[in-house]
Amino acid sequence: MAKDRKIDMVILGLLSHNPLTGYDIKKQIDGGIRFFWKGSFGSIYPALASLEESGLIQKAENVKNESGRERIYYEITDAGREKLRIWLSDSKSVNDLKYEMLLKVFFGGATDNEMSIATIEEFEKEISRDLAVLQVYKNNLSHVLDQRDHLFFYLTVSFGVETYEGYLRWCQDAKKLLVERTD
Amino acid sequence: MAKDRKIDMVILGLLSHNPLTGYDIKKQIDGGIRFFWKGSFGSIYPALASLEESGLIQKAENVKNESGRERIYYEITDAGREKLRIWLSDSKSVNDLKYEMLLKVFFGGATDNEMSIATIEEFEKEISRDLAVLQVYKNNLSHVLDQRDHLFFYLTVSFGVETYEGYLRWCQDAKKLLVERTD
DNA sequence: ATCAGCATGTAAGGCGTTACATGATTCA
DNA sequence: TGAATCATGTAACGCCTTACATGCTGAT
Repeated sequence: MAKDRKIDMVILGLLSHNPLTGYDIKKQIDGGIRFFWKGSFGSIYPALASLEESGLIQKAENVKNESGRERIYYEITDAGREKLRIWLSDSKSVNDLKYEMLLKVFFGGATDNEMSIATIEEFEKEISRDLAVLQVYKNNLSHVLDQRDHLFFYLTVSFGVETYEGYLRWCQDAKKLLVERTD
Repeated sequence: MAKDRKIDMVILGLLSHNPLTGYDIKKQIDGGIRFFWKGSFGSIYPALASLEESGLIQKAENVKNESGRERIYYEITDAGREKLRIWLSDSKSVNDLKYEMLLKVFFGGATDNEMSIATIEEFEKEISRDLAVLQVYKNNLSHVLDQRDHLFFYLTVSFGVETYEGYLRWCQDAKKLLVERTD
């Protein structure tokens, strides 16, 4: 039995709502999920193949393909739902965070403060952009919280907003400190 | 020329202060850095070998080894310092964040709300513990900010405090919402 | 007609983890 | 004496990214 790679769980989770193609899955990962998880085609397609082999998903023949394009829909099986439930019922999670930005700040002593400030400002710019997106999501979702699916999306988006706002506050403070202490 | 793996930069950054052994480096990574970066022996020792081969670091023969133990000290070379400076002067950073916790929350629709609450509480517990550590660091460092090295450590620790406090606020809100909407 | 985007997939390689192997030393 | 920790390293393996390969379709 294949170990539960996280990408498998992402796919099972997405398919637990409705059948999707590999391409759809990629789009969804690049959409609202990208703030806390990533995945490339090079991991998605092999994962689909191995999940099918394990009987956790299967090709959905009955989904009609409107476009003239080749589209291979997959749907979750009962075994797949069970697997998903088991994973969800384990409250322990492994969060793997790597901030190259903080690494650069940490080693900032090896150069001028302006370098660190530039690094922070670059981060700040990116976060501001993404925060705007998150706030639009959050606002839209806040009106439809009674639909259970939206609730969970709302929670993850709120997480993003909360932490991104914290990032921006830190950027301000950090820049101030660095400017004060530049000779 | 070896590409700049991040672990290489961590090692160069740490060695830019003073000579260290592989074991020392591991300890430092597991110390104040662990909140935003990780690294195992299995990556550190090979990285040391390849950095030495590239001439970015070298064995420090002159460092006297007080203990009876085998300790191989490495020191950074001029080429290594240059490499570090080049990396630091590029203000673009890649931050790679993977929150399994949020993945579970996102797919919470597939089980009862209690599962999601348990997942959040587990996260909350871990974050609370780590936040306490960070606050001790921050408090200690705040008294010695005039020493330049401490300033950069202080900044990364402050980042941790800011985001961890945001995490905890979110945990409260999220749990409340989930309880309200449990049938 | 051409180009962007849709859509599936493979191949090579990098990076990193876990587990293992080995042995010395300090401390109780 | 035995356990914990210091200390270095290797091996196997897993996972993922990047780049490549292929071909179709819809819009301009």
